[in-house]
Amino acid sequence: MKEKAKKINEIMDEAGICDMRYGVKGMYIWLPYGMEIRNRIDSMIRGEMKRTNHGEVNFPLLIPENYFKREEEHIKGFSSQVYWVTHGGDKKLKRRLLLRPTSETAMYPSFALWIRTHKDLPLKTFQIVNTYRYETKQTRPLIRVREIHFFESHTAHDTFEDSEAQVREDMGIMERLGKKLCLPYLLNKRPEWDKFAGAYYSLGADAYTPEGRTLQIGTIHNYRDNFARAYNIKYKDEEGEEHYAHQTTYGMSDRLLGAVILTHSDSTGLVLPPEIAPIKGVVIPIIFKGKEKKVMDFAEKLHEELNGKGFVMDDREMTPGSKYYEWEKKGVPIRIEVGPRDVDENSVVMVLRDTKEKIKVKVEDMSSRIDEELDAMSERLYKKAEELLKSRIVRIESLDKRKASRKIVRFSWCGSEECGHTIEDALDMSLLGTGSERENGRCVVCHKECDTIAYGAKTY
RNA sequence: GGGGCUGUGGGGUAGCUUGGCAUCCUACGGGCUUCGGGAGCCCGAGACCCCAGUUCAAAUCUGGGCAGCCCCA
Repeated sequence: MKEKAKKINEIMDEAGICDMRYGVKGMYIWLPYGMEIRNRIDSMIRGEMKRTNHGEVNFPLLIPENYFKREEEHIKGFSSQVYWVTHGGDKKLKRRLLLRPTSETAMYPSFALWIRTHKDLPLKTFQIVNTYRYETKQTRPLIRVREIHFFESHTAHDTFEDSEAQVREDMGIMERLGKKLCLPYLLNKRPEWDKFAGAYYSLGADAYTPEGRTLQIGTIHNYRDNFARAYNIKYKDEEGEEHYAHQTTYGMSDRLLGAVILTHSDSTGLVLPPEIAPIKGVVIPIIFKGKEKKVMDFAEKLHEELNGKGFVMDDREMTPGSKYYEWEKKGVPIRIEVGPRDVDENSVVMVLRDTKEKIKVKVEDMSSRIDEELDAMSERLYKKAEELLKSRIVRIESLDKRKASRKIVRFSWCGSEECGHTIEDALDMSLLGTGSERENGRCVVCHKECDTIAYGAKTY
């Protein structure tokens, strides 16, 4: 019988990522190991932001009601999930404050002050902060939470063209991050009814998890001048004429890690892409009575050599086997075993987390071999996930629910909202949106000729 | 929005119908023997979500609160 797949909660618990026992729905405690992983992901993102000339900012958590209520669509989309601060001590506040569900409405009044002329553009900012949404649906750690560890970049541009260039840059960043996290995804233009509240259009990056659902791991929005009009963000061009700015945003959250866990974990537990593994490897001495010193000295020497590579030594008094399980649950990519036999042969046994392959390596080759194997593992994880994703995409010509089960369906769609909802209802799925490719065909519902390809799947 | 279920050592559970010393596994502390895939033996510590009610007696019954889970729209 196949080993039962572990639930994400169990994996996170055993790996030491989060403690789920905090008494508020949708809010979780981050433990040291989990924080290290999260910080690594944040650093990767910061690196990308720096590379692309975004400036890091930090806006207050509280937003006054009047800031929030300026863009009509945006309010409609978010007001039902806003946490309100209504009191200061015992006193009721004259002006209510809300916890940011996202930061457009906190930031854009300032954008209006900062942006005066075309020379102030493009303005490229980002922040990594916690945001709050009163989620009424079922919450799950990392996937659907009420306290969201959120990356959001906000940019402003002089022309729509330039904002489109920004969207392309964001797409490039998403791609690089996907590679490092070993997460392939589909990029879909969300249907009208599912775009971000206030956006002109929204792109969603959807990863696919082995359970047969997609998980949105990133969103890129072009707002055109929708928010600029509401927040009066204007600049003077070279002729001294005033125009509204064009804006974009790009958002990601701990769902990145959620997708990593769902995608790569196995029956033993977590498997971390080397890039975000806080510990790249562990040295485990295998002690036999009478040979303790011999093995320990050898192991110490190896550890010294590997310390700079992010390796730790586990010299606790436990049997080797139980150590193996423990580190495997934490997703550590490489294990180096050293026993008396290895000492005699001046070699080590290297074990890879994802394949569990055991490789005998001469000590002098160890260091370079580790670098190679970490790279190879990263590539393997990505490939494996990519193959799974591709294998689950099925082209459908009719609304056959059986064919769609646990799959990502691909089909021609005329783009009408009516046909879209018909598809969603018939297949019991969400329409993820339309891909960038063009293909002649007929809408699966109304059979009108069209060249747009849409994707649908069950989502988290 | 509507309906249902559950709260027992750190984690997972038995017990609840029919009220009477709270079960087992795991993790934890100490000791000895061990160590190439979850070691063994001995000793030890640790729990009935909260508040009220019924009762000689409440994990068990009743009411309320808090928290968590599931299903449907």
